[in-house]
Amino acid sequence: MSKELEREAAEIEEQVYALAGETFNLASPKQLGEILFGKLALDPKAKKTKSGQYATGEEVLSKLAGEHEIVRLILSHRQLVKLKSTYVDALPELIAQDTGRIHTTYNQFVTATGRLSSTNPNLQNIPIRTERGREIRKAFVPRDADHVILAADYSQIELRIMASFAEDTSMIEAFKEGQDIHAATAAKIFQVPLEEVESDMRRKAKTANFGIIYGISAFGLAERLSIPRGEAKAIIETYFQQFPTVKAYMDRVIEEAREQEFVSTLLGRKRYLRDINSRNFTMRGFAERNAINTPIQGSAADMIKIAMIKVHRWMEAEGLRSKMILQVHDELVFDAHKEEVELLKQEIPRLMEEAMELKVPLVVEVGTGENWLEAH
DNA sequence: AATTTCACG
DNA sequence: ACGTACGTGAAATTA
Repeated sequence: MSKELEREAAEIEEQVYALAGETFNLASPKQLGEILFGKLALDPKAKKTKSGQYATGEEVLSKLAGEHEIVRLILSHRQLVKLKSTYVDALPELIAQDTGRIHTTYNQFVTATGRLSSTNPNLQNIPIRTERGREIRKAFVPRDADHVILAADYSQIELRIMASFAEDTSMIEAFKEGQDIHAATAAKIFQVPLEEVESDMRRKAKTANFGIIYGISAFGLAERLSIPRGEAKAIIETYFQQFPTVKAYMDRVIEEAREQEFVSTLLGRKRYLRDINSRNFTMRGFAERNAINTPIQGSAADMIKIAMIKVHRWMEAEGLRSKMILQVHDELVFDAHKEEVELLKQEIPRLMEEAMELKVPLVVEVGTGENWLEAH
């Protein structure tokens, strides 16, 4: 794959230089910015970063993709180089001599919310979103032919936690009925029957749901959806009108944070928010979004940790040969002995679903395969 | 060492 | 008018 990516990247690089009319270091955002916004003048209103050079990140380039062929080429070059340098070339170097396997280190004391983080290598950001990326994920395979990869992941865990915290009856009802939560949200905010929800409405509702968890702003939603700010504002207003207890919950969390200068997760982890009463709008806004997001993200982290302990204790008690090998925030991955697969597929979802009791049902999806990609 | 970009949930 | 979605880590360039 390294050779293949190298060759493709080099080909694209040549095309970029031809279109630019000169060679430069394509890996240098600074030089690239000068070409795109200086020489080619692709955007008279090009934004600069805080260090004064032109911003050339993915969001900037995607908006320009229609303007000039060179932009599309740069984006695909970036993708290939990223996959090659961060994964394809780096991971084989990290195979331990004694085990012949890659071993990550999980950090328990890094994140502000209580999640784990993973380093050297980071195995919590293995590609999956693009076709080229998925090829990399296929390289993660079981120890031998007697094993398979088993992956179990919580479905919509953060939205369920929010619905439970907010005690929102209609959202809880949607989860109880096993509905497609983004479609159900779309029906509410666009005020149409569930059967009449179109894909574009669902897409907008999905983005709105994520936005809610992150502490939404009309500006942010408008950016993500490429719609006018007024339309985004209307979506948010209708959202809170349709889910009034969600709005009340958000207000309550921020109010509590102001009084205590911290927020807490379900199991009592605290995050101090010293800027929550700041007179500086930007700093206070940041703290308010943290106040909304941290209890949700952090409680999901609490939950999967409980699940990991329960699953590990159960596996130990049963004397199983299978091993829990990875945690990726809402997912557990196992190197599963084929003779134990049926038992694991029954018990792991149950143990994960019973890690905590919320006001919504918890759902865990489980799959197996010859590699990590197939197990999803 | 800081900055920029981009991979994931 | 401001300045804007949450949490991470790694690689390459720049200072």
